[in-house]
Parts: sequence; C-alpha cells; structure tokens
Amino acid sequence: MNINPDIPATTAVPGEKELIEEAVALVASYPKVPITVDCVIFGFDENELKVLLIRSDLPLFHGKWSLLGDFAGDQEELDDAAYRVMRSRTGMDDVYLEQVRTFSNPKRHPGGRVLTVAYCSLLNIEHHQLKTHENELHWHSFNGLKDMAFDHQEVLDYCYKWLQKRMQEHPLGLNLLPDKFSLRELQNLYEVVLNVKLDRRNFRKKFFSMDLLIDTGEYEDDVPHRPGRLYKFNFQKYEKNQRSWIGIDF
Amino acid sequence: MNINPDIPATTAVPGEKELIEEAVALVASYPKVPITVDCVIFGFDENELKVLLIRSDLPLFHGKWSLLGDFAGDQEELDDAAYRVMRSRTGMDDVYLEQVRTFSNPKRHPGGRVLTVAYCSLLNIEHHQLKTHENELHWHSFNGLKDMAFDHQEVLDYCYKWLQKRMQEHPLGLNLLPDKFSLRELQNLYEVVLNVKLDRRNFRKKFFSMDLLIDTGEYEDDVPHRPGRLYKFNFQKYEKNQRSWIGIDF
DNA sequence: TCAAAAGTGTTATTGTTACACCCATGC
DNA sequence: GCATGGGTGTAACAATAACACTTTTGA
Repeated sequence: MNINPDIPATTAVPGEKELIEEAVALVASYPKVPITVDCVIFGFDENELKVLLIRSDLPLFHGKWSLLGDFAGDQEELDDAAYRVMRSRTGMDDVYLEQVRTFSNPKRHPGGRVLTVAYCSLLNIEHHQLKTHENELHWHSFNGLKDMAFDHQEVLDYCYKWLQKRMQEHPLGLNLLPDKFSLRELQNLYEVVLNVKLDRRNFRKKFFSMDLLIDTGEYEDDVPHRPGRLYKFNFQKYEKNQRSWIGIDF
Repeated sequence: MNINPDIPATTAVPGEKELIEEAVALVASYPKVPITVDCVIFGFDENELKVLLIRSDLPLFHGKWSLLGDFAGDQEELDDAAYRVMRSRTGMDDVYLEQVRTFSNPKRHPGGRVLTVAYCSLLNIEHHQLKTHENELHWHSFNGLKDMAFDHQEVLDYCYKWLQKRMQEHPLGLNLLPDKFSLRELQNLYEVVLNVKLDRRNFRKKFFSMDLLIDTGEYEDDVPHRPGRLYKFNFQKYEKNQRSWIGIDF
C-alpha cells in the first residue's frame, strides 16, 4: 500500500486510490434495493409459545399484526440493525439473536421491492419488561395466528420451523425460561414448541445424562403441589464441549 | 377492492390506490443498498472437494479468486438471480441450490456498501460441462484456498460448515456423485467432506438399513481391482418418508 | 500370483423406549 | 385426606462401534 496515495507506485499502474474510485463507480452503477430486518421474538408463558407483535403501521395493512422491523441504516451491519430494532421498541438487550433467512419476493411489500432479512430471538418474558405499548406491542399466542401484514406469516412460519430444528440440536430453548427452572417447565417447553408428548422419566434421564444442569438446591414456590427442584443450565460447560462429528441420520 | 379505483368506497376513507401510493412514497424515502448473490458451487472429483471459482474482475483484487456472483436485478427474486448466475456463467441448470446466509459487513466491498446473499450449490462435475473458461473459471481444490477477493473466504468457510452439517441430516451429498455410484465412492465423499474416517462395514450397514439405495445390477468399470456394485439413490422414497420428530441431541 | 479393493457377521456397548408406584406439598 | 405433580428404576429393544477374513478382478 502506498504511504502517499497521490504518488502511484509506478506511472503505468493505477494506484490504490484510482482502483477504489473505480470500484465505487462500479457499485454506484448497480440497482439498489431497500433492506429491512424483521425480528421474530419468541417468548414462553403460561405454557404457550408467544411472539412479540405490533399492529402494522402501514395503513394498507390496517389492523393486521406485524413483526418488529425497520429499515437498515446506510452503513449498518444487519445484526446491529436487528439489535437496534429490539432495543428501540422494547428496551430489551443482551438477548439471543440470530439471522435466519432473507426473503426477496418482489411483491412482498405493496410499496415496491423491499428485501427483508429475518432474525430470530428468544427471551424470557418475565425478565424483560416491554418499555412501550405503542401500536399495541404485546406478546401474542403463536398458535392460531393468521393473515399477518406483508409476508410476515411466511416469515414467522419459517422461523418456527427453524426454532423446532435448532432446539433439538442446541440448548436454545433455555433462553425462553427463567435462569432457574424446574424440569417440568423445561419439559413443557419442549413439548409445546416441538409439539410432541415426552415421557417424563426419559426426559429427566436424558437431561441429567448430559450433565449440563446445575442443581441450585432451591425449590419452586407458589405451586399448589409438591415443589420441584430448580436448576440452572451450564452454558459454559456446553460451550466447551462442542461435538464436531455427530453421524449420518436421515 | 374497488372496481373503479377513481371512486373511493367512501369519501372519508382513502381508497386502495391512495394507500398504495402512500406505501410507494414511504419505500422511496428509505436508504437503498446494492444486493448481490454469490454462489458457492461445490463439486467432488478425484476424491477431493472442489469449488467453482473465477479470477476476480475487480482490478483491486487482481489475481485473487472469487465466487461466482452478480448483482440482483431490480425486480428479481434472489433464488432466480442465483440460478441466473449459474446458468449464465456455466450453462448449468437443474441443480441443487439453496440460500445459506446474508453477509452485510459494510466494509466487505471496497466500492461501498454491498450486501450479498450466499447460495450453496452441489453438482456432479462430470455431468456439467463448463460452457466458458472466461476469467479462468475452473474447479478449484477446496483445501488450501486462502486470501480470496472480498469476504469470499468467510462466505466459503461458512458454506462449508453449512454443507458438513446439512450432509449429515439430508442426502445432499448425493448431488455431488454421478447417478450411479459405488459404495466406496459414497463413503469417500462422506469421509472427505466431513473430514472423518469411517468404518466400511458400518457405513454399508447404515446405508443399506435406510433402504434408500437402489441396486442397479451394474458394476464399476475401468477399475484396477474387483469392481463394486453401482447404486442409485431413491430420492422419491426419501421425500415421502420425512421424519418430523427426531430427538434432543446436544 | 499379486495387489487392491469388494463383500460380509458377530459381539459388546450404548442409547432409547415403555412402563407404575410412592412421595411431598397445598388446600 | 385428597388432589396434584415430583421423584425414581428396570427390562426390552434398537442403534452403534469395534473388529478380520475371504472373494473377485486386472495387471
């Protein structure tokens, strides 16, 4: 790289400055598209999977439910944009967030072509108070949702499938629970999200055998029956022992 | 919807036409970004994983290898754009292609901000002849690749991890082999891509027990040793018997 | 006849499923 | 004392991992 960009290395070869100008001109000549991020924010409450929604602020979709989203800033990394959306609308921070997929149907926005990159987030409803209730921002039951704004139904359905798959391979779901949880809560979570019925003893055996639950020594409170032990998840140990080879399974 | 858009349903409420105009104006007011698709096209030849590359045509990256990519058309679905890239540069068609991830680092293109959506493709090198060799388009060994143009090294590494994971859950890898293949070829493929050593007898048992291999009755040819039986993969049967619940495994 | 890979079974171990009874607590 | 869910063990079964010899072909 030249120290002084005004003096090219040789007179025959263009300097880095010229090359960059050329690249800038090239990029400027290409079609551009508005980009949004849309956040599918899952929660778990009262034994139901919930998703954080607002009323669409686009009059064309008056009354319809919409995911939380916003246009991406000019020089903004999309992960940052997704975090910004979460923070600005809910005050939530430091949560699990992951890019899931980009939706590019040219008809997906009635105002013209808009790409959206879907992000999926999982958080514990109790630990994060909504900072606003503008546009009826609220936790909506995942089941029975239909006829959302834009292509948000499709985005949501895709993210739900993603969640189901991902939860079986990674301890994602624990982000939906409080820090301390009973095994019953954990099992309910898996049963509800994966839509299966699991054997209680086998479920316990499975989780205990992974040796990733830390017994807090504490017990549930305010339950109208024998209280269960409360556990924490050992995320540290999990991170350390990542398996690489699993097996062929299809 | 109004039959005649010039006469709103009521005088107080704006008609659909006005709402759409409003949406169009809104979209027009937002920042726009150029979008590209980049195709990571994997092949398998001489017992090595290969990837289809060209020399970057951006002078700034003179001599560096680049994925096949192009800007997305104004009203083009990104899947279509990825297909177009494959077809226009290689003549290949009707191949496995899937969106993997969007890369949005604002610094990833020296000419300014350009988003790219990475697609991953798997095909059999023998069955698809390159239609051109412009820009040194060729099958490059995956191993030992480094210092590519743009962030293409990162994109490629991400797609490789994606491939490894995906190949264990779906019979993706078969797209890399000829229609008829021996079990040795199949095992080599898995060993190379997943970078593991597998027991031959257990590997056979595994695949036969899935009952998805069709014995063609034919045998290898031109091998300097006892020829192996050739099989086809029963994609139809596989598609029909998709499992929904697998299990908790992490 | 040699080299090279094809083809083939058994055993030990591990993980998974199915299943039923007593226990602790709140009401 | 009763309703509710907590907590526990075992046996059958399925899947996986480890391991070695004979067969077939081309050269």
